[in-house]
Amino acid sequence: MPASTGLRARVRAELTAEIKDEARRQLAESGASGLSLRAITRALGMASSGIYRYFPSRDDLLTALIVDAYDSLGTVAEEADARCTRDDFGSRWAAVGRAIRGWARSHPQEYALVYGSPVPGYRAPQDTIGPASRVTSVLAGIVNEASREGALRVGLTPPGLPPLPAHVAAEARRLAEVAFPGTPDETVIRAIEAWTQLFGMVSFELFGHLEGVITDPAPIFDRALLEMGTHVGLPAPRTGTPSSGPAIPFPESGVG
Amino acid sequence: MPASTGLRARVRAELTAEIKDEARRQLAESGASGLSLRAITRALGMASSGIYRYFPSRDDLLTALIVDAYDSLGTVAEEADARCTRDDFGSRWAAVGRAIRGWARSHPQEYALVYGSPVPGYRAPQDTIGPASRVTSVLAGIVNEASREGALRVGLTPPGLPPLPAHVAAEARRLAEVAFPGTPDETVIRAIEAWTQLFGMVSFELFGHLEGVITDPAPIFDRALLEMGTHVGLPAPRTGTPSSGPAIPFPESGVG
DNA sequence: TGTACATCAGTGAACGCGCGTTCACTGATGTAC
DNA sequence: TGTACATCAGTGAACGCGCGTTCACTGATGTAC
Repeated sequence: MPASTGLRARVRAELTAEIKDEARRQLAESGASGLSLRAITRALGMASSGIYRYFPSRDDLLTALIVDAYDSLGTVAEEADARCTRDDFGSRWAAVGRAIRGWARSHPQEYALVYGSPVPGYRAPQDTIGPASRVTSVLAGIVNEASREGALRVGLTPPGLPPLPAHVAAEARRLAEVAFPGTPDETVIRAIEAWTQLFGMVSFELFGHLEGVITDPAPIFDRALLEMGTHVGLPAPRTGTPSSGPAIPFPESGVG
Repeated sequence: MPASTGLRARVRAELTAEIKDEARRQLAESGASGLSLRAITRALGMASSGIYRYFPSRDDLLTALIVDAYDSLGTVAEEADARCTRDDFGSRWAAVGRAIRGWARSHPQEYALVYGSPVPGYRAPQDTIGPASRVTSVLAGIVNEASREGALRVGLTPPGLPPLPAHVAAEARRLAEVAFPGTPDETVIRAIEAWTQLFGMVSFELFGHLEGVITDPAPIFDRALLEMGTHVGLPAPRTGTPSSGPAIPFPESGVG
């Protein structure tokens, strides 16, 4: 009887996955606000009411897609990091950055879903917070470990820069407590800057703002990663510059 | 007779403006893909078919809103720049950056419309290219003028950075020809980086990714602007750091 | 200044479509004795 | 192993709603003589 229960559960899990796959397919065509339960059931050959056995409402399906997207990106980032030599912090930073861009390019709809305009009328529930922070944790972890092992170049460059204003230093200290234990204020702020720049570049590329400006974003992105990492204080990648081509493969296919 | 023609034209221009205003109002609630011509006419108390005397289709209305948004942002950026002392390049960069953020915060729907996820099924016509480039031109102009007047610190900082790889340098030279005449390759690349970071931070703030991470984004943003400007090679702002409070007022009201 | 005509703004009904969600239902699959 | 019952998946009809766009039309505003 556990076998038969398991069977029912397995079939249920399969259809749930199929529904989400079809939903992702339609996300690409119609976007989040155009996501239609009826269209999904139509494509799957089932009655439109049947989907309610799997997702209690449209918003719940959206939430599942968002959680999946964050988890998928988080996994890719963690795996890219894990493939690097632990104390080669520059390479780890570059590898994770490229993994993020690679994931975004191969999952443009899901990237837009979580990093694009908020879906109007949809409020993300608590469930999304954990998965959302995975990617951020990987990036922060690299900086933290470099800091803990004394591999971080500290101090402001160029030397002419004024010290952090009081408000900024306070924010840095607050952040250090929750996410960057023992990391200097300047580094914390620069990590935040690098974090936003990384996603800023990816968003600009995916949302079409580099069109007509940059012909091939990949080398520019790699160079930016190197400069960001250096700006934060990480050592240069040990094995060549990250612009020398993808030593670590990441999915770039599936982009039309 | 030109007076009466002028009257008809004026009334027409007024209703056109009212339609766009109402459309912007609904953009905030339902987003671009939820924009409904019927809802607009309903709010304006006219027949649903009447709107076709003003916009031949929904996409044309969307295009008008996009063009307006780019123009509005472009104007704000140009004005912020114009208010600065010409050769105080650091201040100009900071002022324009803050103007962009201020506009984004007071026009979140329009910001999302142009810098958020692409509207599915909508292809931007040529008309949007000109208005879209205004903001970019302001930013590039600051770097260019600084370069022309020899105010730019050139050379890579920190000194340990490797030179630009061939692909990147080639892209920089191409860009220099169209937008950065006479500006060194390294500077061009860093200007691109700063450009994407600026919008990256604004997008993260507006799209909710700083929630629970940063309590008050304003001082962090100001600091980032200073570091970006320095990274590009611009001199520090002459009159105090930009984090000392908004010397140049920009609209921050109207944000719920 | 006055009349005849052309242009244009705005109406209301209709076409053909899609949507999320509910509900009472039929069967099949699983459970307990 | 066999029967009686409970659970669950999936159906099909319906509710009540909204949408973009077209079309023939009525009047008002503008133009030409």
